[in-house]
Amino acid sequence: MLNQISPLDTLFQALADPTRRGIVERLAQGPQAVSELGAGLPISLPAVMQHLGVLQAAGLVDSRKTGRVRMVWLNPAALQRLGRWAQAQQAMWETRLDGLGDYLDETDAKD
Amino acid sequence: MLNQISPLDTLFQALADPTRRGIVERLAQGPQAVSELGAGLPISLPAVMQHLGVLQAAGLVDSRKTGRVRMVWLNPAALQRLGRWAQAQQAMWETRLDGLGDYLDETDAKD
DNA sequence: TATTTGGTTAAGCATGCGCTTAAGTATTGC
DNA sequence: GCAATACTTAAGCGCATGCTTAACCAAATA
Repeated sequence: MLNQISPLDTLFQALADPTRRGIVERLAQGPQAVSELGAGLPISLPAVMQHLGVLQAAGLVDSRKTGRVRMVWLNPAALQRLGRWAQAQQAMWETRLDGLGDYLDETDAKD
Repeated sequence: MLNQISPLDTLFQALADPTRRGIVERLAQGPQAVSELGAGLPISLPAVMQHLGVLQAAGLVDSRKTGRVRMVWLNPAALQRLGRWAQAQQAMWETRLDGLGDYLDETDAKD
């Protein structure tokens, strides 16, 4: 597949799943226990754990266990990296946009 | 999987693949023809086409065919949506950060 | 008109991923 | 101590995904 893993890679892959994105959105409201998190999802607890593992590997969440309860919370730094990447591509593109306008004017083939 | 497809969903899924992210980064420099794009990648042309299909479905790229050459370019609006989402989660989290500090102080179990 | 070039479609394969159930392991409460 | 609670680990299953090769088609070139 050509899959050399980069930090950004695990990040995007983690957020590609809607369930995991839902967990992130949930955690954006504040820390939650694993079971608390699972109670809001239509999947088994082991599945929740697996998702949390992916999110943690991507640096998107952190957790700490106290007694028998594991608390999970968001790590905003990862989201920042994501935003920065998107913005960088956008910025790069904006500086080249002029050429495209010319190209579009010269042509009219649709597809 | 719980996969109700949302616009954001196809977007993240498209960017989860490093080859596709590479294509996006390439296109951020300016429009390119399909074969031109493919020449820089260690995969077959059909594979490139498939990636472009995913990117287009996600709204990340647009293309137009002129003669027998298809030109492909970036659509920055999709990247903007991505950045906005990341920022929204971040912002939401920042407003709740205080609670976490308290929690961390009260505990010290590591894991 | 014949050939090359640039792209497209189709089929099939191998791997990865998300999910499940079943079976643990620590804490906590009675 | 015994049971309930809150995870955790392990194994396995089915579908999605990225890739390939083998045609095929249409535009440009000789």
